[in-house]
Formats: sequence, C-alpha cells, structure tokens
Amino acid sequence: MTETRRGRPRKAEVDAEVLRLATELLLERGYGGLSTDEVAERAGIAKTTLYRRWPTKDHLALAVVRRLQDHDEITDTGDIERDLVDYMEKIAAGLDRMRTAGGDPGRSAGTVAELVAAGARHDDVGELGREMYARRNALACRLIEGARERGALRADLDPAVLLEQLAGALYYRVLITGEPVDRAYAERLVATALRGALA
Amino acid sequence: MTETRRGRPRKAEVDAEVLRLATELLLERGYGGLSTDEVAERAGIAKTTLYRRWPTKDHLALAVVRRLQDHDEITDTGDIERDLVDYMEKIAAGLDRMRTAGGDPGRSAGTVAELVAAGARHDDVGELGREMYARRNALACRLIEGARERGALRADLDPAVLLEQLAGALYYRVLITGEPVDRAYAERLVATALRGALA
DNA sequence: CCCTTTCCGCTACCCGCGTAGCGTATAGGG
DNA sequence: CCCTATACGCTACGCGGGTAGCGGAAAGGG
Repeated sequence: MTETRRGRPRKAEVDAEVLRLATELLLERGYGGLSTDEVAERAGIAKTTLYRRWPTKDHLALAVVRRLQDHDEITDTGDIERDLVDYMEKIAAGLDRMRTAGGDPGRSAGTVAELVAAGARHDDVGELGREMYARRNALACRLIEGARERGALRADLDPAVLLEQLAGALYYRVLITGEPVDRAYAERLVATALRGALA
Repeated sequence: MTETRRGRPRKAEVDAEVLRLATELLLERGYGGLSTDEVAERAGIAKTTLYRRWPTKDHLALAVVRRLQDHDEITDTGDIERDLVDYMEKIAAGLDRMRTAGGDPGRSAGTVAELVAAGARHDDVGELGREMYARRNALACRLIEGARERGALRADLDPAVLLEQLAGALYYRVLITGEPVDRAYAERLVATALRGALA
C-alpha cells in the first residue's frame, strides 16, 4: 500500500508552516489579502516550491479551510426539531469561523463566496469541497432517517430535500442577501420546514 | 431633476458596444474568459475609457447579467403550489441563461459563483445584486400572501422564510453540490416545503 | 559508484486587473 | 471668446497569479 518514494523527499516542515501562514493571512485579511507571493516570502521558500504542493491559490485556500472545519459532530437527542436547529447553528458557526478578523459575526460571505467560485474554477477543488459537505450531510441524513423510522417524520419524506431546504436557506442568507444567521432564525426556519406552509 | 451635464459628454455608442462585446465574451468563455483588455481592444477604445464607466471588471460583469435577467414576471393562477413551481423554474431558467456556451444545461455555477463573490468584494455590486433579488422576491411575497389571505396557507407563515427555503435549496444545488435543477426537482421541493416534514 | 528521480531555490517572464499622468478634444457658462 | 469641467487616447507602471528553465541537492536502485 505504501508507495516507495523516489527521488529527493520534500521538506516536511514546509507544508505545516505554509498552512499556518496562509491561515493567518486568510483570517486576518480575507481571500484577496491572501497572497502566494507573500506566503512564500514569509515562509522563506521559493514560490515554485509552494506551487509544487498547491497548484493554485484556490487549492491552498481550500486546504486552509478544510483544516478549520474538521471538527463537526452531530448530536441526536431524539428531539428532531431541536437536533436540526443545533445542526443549523453548527453550520453557521462553521461559516463564522472563516470570517475576516474584526468583521461582524455572521458576515463571512467574502471567503465563502470566493471558495464557492474556486470550486467552480477547478474541478478538483469543487470535488474536495463537495466531499466535505457530503460527509457532514450523511450524518444529518441518518438523523432524519432515524426520526422518520420512529414515526416522527412523514414516511415519504426525502431527507436530502429537507436538508437542502434548511442548509440552502442558510447559505442563501449568507451568500446572497447578506442577512445574519442566528439561533432565532434557525428556529423559525426549522419550524417552518417541519410544519409546512399549508393551512 | 435632470442634472445639467458639464464638460465633454461621453460618446454614447461606447456603452452599448462594450456591453455587447462583454456579453458575448462572458457567455462564450465564462467569467475568467472575460478580459477588460480584450473588450477595450475589440471595442476600439482605451482601457481607461472603459474603466471610467465600470470601475472594475466585476461591475461590468454585473451590468451584463442585469441586462440578461430583466424580464421576469410571476403568474398567479390561484393554485399556489403550481405558481411556486413555475417560479422555481423561472429562477432556474434565469441561471441557465448565463451558463457558458456549450456547457451543460443547469451548470451555470461558474458565472453565478463569480458574481456572488463579486458582490462580496464590492459593496455597491452586492447592493445592486440584492436589488435584483429584492424586486423579484417582492412579487413572490405578494403571491404567497395572497394565498395566505384566502386561507390556502397557514396564517402564521412568514413568506420570506418560505422563499428562502425554496430559492435557497435551488442555489444550494447550483452553487454547492452542482446537481442539476429541473422541473421534477422543483415539484418535489415545493411539495415538501408546503406539506412539511412532520408525520 | 553512478544514474535516475524528485525536490529546491533562483531568475526571468507572461498575463490580466487597475492606476497615474500627459496632451488633446469637446461641451456649457460667464 | 475664453474658462472650466469632463472625456478621450496613449504610454507606462505596479501588483498578484502562475510558468519556464536552469544548476544544484538529496534520496533510492542497479
């Protein structure tokens, strides 16, 4: 399984140090303030060395964000409404984690939007991003299916559609309208989705 | 009301011609393929003349898209479910209108994502974009409120939340998961949102 | 011990966005 | 008729992302 390494091995410290510096710049100054030239210079390496590891700035930025997001878990209390509200809040907190230093809470649109665009520019970046979502959504899907099996939710409910309604509304607010996402909104959102709109 | 113009007036044909060329490039090659240098050269004007009218490439691209999108109307048949499905399809069609030439239908993520990012980069671009959405959503809100007043929808329903659920799910698919949006999906989505998830 | 492979740092370069500064053209206002 | 404000075209430049090509360094394999 372990591929035999040929040729001169990479300096191991470089990856960690570059990610550290890139994280610092991204969180401090936002996506536009993250410069590959500056990261390379501060890390004391040649730009070409950086580009050998991350073929574009977009790849580097995604790597940074992945490290910031890899902590999510989902709690299952048996109260589906409460669990979904918690899940929404966790997503919002994750988005908030990549807002610019000094920026208003709930206003992380810049970096998120740039990453979405990055995913559209490079297939592999988009694929990696989608994997992040897929893993998280798989957990949430199980949550919903559990509730459905014990009779709390409609038998014909498609968990994916419900999740898209909920997470979609969140992202719509963050990316498009720019309105903040707080717990009060998460509660209204989940309540509306669960109870439906029909009289 | 009409401000008296001082100084040399702008050449009127330039605006139309630049928008024409920019539209062509944007639809043909996508956001990255739209180059201010090339537009200016093809239009036979100096780059500075272009930048006097649109202060950044992002502003120019938004102007192009606004022209492409200004046709939307909403039909009110009295059947709220059908009207909402139609509305979802109109949004999807609008997104599709700015996909790259030769690209798969439903795969307009690139340009849309870049525009969202552009809105985050420049406050005024974001504001203009939000105005586009606000106008369209105001119409849809009236549709929903009409249905609510005649008793078809819950009295305590917040129209804005319902709209965010629906449009949000659409954009979530287009921007994040990259899955296509067709009429079948619109129907499932609206049905789930209206009937709710609870058993 | 050489050979190949990969990495590294360096310099030099292209491209696209956006700006600065200049001389000139063209309008309205006194 | 001049004055001022604005537009225009031009050249030159700065910045950031990304690539090409070189000489040299560090590993494994025959």
